[in-house]
Amino acid sequence: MPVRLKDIAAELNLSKMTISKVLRGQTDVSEHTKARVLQRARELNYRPNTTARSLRTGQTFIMGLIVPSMGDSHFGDVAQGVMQSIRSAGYGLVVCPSQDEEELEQQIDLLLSRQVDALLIVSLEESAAFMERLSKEQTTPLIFINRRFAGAAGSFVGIDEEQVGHIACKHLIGLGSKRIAYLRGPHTSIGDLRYAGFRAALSDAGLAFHPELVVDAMGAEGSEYRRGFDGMERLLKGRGRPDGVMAYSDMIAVGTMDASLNHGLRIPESIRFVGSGNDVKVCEMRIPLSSVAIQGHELGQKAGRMALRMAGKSGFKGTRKVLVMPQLVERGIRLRPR
Amino acid sequence: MPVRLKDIAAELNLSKMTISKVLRGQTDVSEHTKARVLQRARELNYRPNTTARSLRTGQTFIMGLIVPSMGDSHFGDVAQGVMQSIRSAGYGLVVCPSQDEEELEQQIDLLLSRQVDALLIVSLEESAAFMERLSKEQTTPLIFINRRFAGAAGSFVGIDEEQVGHIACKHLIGLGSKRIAYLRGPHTSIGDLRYAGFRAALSDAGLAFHPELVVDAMGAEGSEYRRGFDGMERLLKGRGRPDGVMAYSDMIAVGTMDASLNHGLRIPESIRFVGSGNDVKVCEMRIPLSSVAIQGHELGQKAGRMALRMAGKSGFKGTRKVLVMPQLVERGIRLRPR
DNA sequence: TTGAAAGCGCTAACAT
DNA sequence: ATGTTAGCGCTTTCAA
Repeated sequence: MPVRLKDIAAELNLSKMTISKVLRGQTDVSEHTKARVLQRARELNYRPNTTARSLRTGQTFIMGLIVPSMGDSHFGDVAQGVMQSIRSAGYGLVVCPSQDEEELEQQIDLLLSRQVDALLIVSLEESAAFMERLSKEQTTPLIFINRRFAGAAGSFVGIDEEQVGHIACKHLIGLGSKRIAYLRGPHTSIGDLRYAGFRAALSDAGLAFHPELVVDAMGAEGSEYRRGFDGMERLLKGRGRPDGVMAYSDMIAVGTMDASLNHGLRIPESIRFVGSGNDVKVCEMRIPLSSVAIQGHELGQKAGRMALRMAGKSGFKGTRKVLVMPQLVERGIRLRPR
Repeated sequence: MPVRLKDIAAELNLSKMTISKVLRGQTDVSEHTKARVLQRARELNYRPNTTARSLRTGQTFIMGLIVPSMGDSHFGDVAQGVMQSIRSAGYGLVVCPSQDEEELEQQIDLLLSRQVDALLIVSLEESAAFMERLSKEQTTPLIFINRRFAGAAGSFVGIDEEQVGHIACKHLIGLGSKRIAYLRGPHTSIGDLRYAGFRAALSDAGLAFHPELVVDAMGAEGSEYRRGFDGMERLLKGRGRPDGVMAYSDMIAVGTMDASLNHGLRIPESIRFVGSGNDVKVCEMRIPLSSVAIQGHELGQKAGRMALRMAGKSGFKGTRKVLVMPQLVERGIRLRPR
């Protein structure tokens, strides 16, 4: 049986009220009893029953975070970031996977049932009628990460995806590339935004856009590496080969680099590469790969801070939108590992 | 304000008891009222206050899982596995990162405070006085994953780490390798166990052990790839080069393969490789890499089932130890991607 | 400085 | 088939 306030009270011949006060740091208790209580509580290894406390106070000091899947390192970064910004305020975090959105509604119900003080949702898909209804009827603060739901009220923290494409492209242009290929991602809104950024960077620099240098690399078949490799081979067989390549993921970029080496190209003399995601393990393989970092950690931190503000009793009721800027991570380029 | 039992009761002129019964599926209610209640509850979007329910029943239907870090895909797999096995029993899962054990105690306190019905702990380090104390005083079922704590009572689910080394080595032997190198991992108990398995497999097959073919590859400096690459170069410069290489991680193995190709060796004709971890993205790069899979998902499932048994009211009070067998994933070997 | 009473929302165990 | 009473462990409020 866990130790309760009542138990400590009985042992020390005090009322449980006094114990409660001491343990929460109220000041209207004599130093003497305070010391006694603290010591006994420690000895007995008292842990307050948070369930009971929450029922009484209406605050659980738990925030809920729903991610599409566990074990994706990007979502892990987000979770870490959220934790980091809320823990010092005494909040805990419950992380639930939505199985790529399939179980999103159930998880939301679960977390709301558990009375979380704020709900953070990392979503891939756009809109959902469910969300709209939810955000109308619900008093629990809602924070959307990554994608906003059309028509849903709630705050939003996201990556400026267009910048991801823009920065990558600008980097290559800065290195002197003129014919830039894009191994582009899926036709989701994220994929499209990055693509738009790529196009914008080209036109900002007054460079021509070459449709034949855009390759889809997110089909379901084959590994990412292979899709990069195959896509690059196709590009190299065509006329007018690229002198710069950007890819939707780092592993795709590695594939394209290998294909280029296979064709006898020299990196970086005749062709340059940039990935996205900044997956360090992958970027630090045989040829160091520069990459545009999607800062999951910062995303999480910002979202966490927003959740705090909304959950606090400060009466802050508004919602806000914040975009996090992606960051280029440059890596030295050497021909072969030494 | 969220809807409460009392609200529905007032609206329908019933007692909250009746509402409670209907919503929990008790049978001693007339079909008529049952229908009325169900409908109104749905309309109002009633969500039971789990906090209150838990306080009353003493069960939270939440399990806690502590992992060293979020975003490591292995731990993600474990979490998925746990979820999968407990969700159908109505349990939810709270996942907390321990920042590589640094905040282990605080997270444990937090979760116990939250009255989780069972606590699963993925740990890297051995022993800890804290654990021993905990397991003695605590009534909450404890399940350790990966590493057991010396002297701690609680169930244990782990990988048979010795088999990881054994299987990898046996695989190479089966392919005809006689001089097998090991790019070994850190000098933790896991690293040592795998190493022991490697040695055992050699001696089972009557092959000589060559100490000069064992290389440390888990130092802190340089990427895993680089450590594999450099380690392999050293081996190839030495006399009596290996004809089979096993590595503590897949990325290390890729590094060793590259170094070998650089030296003009042919894979698999003159040398064969096997990794561990079965990181699919990495294994399916230019040269498909066979790897010993550490089945995080199965680990999680087993741990989840054990947690269910221990948390259930079945009165099961014992503890058990289970070892999960690692599994070799063979991949076809081609010289270069086509 | 200490404590008694009341109640958060729910349900187990009993009436009716 | 429906409702009453009591209480889970805690904290808010107010009194001693």
